[in-house]
Amino acid sequence: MRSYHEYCAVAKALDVVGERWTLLIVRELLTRGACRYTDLRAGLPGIATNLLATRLRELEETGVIEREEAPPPVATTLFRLTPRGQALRPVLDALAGWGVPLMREAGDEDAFRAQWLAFPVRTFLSDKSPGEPPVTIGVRADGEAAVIEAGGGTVTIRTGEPGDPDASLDGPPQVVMAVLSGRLSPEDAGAKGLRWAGSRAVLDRVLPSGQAVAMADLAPDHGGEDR
Amino acid sequence: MRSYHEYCAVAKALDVVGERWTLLIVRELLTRGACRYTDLRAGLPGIATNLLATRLRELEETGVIEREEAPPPVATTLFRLTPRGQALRPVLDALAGWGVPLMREAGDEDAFRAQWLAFPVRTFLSDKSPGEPPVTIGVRADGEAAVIEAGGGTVTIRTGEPGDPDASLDGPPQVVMAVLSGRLSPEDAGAKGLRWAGSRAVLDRVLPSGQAVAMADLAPDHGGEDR
DNA sequence: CCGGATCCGGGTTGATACTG
DNA sequence: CAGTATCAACCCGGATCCGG
Repeated sequence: MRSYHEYCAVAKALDVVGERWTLLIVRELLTRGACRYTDLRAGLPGIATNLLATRLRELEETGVIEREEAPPPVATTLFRLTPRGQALRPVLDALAGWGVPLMREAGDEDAFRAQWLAFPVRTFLSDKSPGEPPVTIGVRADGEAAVIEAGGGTVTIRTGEPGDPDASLDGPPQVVMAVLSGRLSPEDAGAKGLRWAGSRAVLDRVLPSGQAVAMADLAPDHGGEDR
Repeated sequence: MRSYHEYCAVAKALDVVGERWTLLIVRELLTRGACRYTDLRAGLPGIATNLLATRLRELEETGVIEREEAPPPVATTLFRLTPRGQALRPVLDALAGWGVPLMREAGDEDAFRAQWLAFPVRTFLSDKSPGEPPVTIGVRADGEAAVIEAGGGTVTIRTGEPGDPDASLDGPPQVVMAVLSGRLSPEDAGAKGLRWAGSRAVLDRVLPSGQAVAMADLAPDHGGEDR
């Protein structure tokens, strides 16, 4: 493991989690919980398998993750974050917040996984009607499915198919992102490929206000053609 | 510039600032303000000069920094963060917070620069007597000098020699860090090489309480021999 | 001195194949 | 399923050189 050899808190942190792929492995374990080797590979398209093995070994040595050998019925290895690893959440949150403005451009060959919506959802969505009964919103993009659950003042997201959602969104990842971040209303997004169904009130309950989208002026410069 | 090709906020952020040295360049510009090429090299011991040039060009292209050609009297190039680059501060803060527990071990050949104290100071120090007149504390470690200024409820740090400080700390970087983070009292640090002078009350005004040092249980495991 | 550019050796990464 | 083995390509670090 290469080190910067600097007595600096930032450099010391980057010595441990600054190498390529490392923070994305942490992202997967934060958003999906304990994972098998194969699950991690699926969530990290493009990673070489030997590199994943090397990173997992390093992360184990530095106390960020631990591996658990599941007993015979399942007979598989699970990787999970230690408390020290979970303490990286603020780092991922900050990076995701800074990265959101970069998601306006698509990148033709960008892969997409439903669990990657977790950070934007944490940042942008809130339950504005904590008193009312909980609701679920199905989200679908690029064949990936997730369920947003709002109730009691909190909003969570998990991957998978919704049972019987109160509302649903379906469209290209960038358009779904634009709606979840409040940059586009569901109506305006219709022209860009979004299909939505169910209760509009349920969407209003969790989506950002639409107006107060901060950070816009800190975004990299754009023509603003899709406003 | 290599990309992960993932439509994920974290991955997009790391596409821009995830390469080696990049976030440390941002650290230098955040803690020292606009810098010359040579200043940056001094604050990034070990960086290859071609790599610094490459990173600066990439950061300029991505809108994180901008270069300013100073007019003839100085006739030099200054690199400074754009607002978009300054928006990386929460990322650096989070990384520094996570990295502080790693600073208990020294690393024999670790370089040290006074400006690297800035993040721990922001995290740990506070002005507990906002009403009283401002005070200054001189800090010296490894030949590097900095001045902590507390007053009006805020604590700042800058590099350089103090004029006539109300208190001063001098010792090995790890011991100074232990005192600034509240892990050691100035008295206990004496046995480890700290020399301090001036008003103890001034130190108490800004140093952490000594007891409530959080994060200790999230630190990588240690014998705890220096408690 | 300042702000790089160029060259080279070695280490890291990425793609593929293979294995218990 | 959970990796290891191999190898080419690329990136990084160190040294040197060079135009203002």
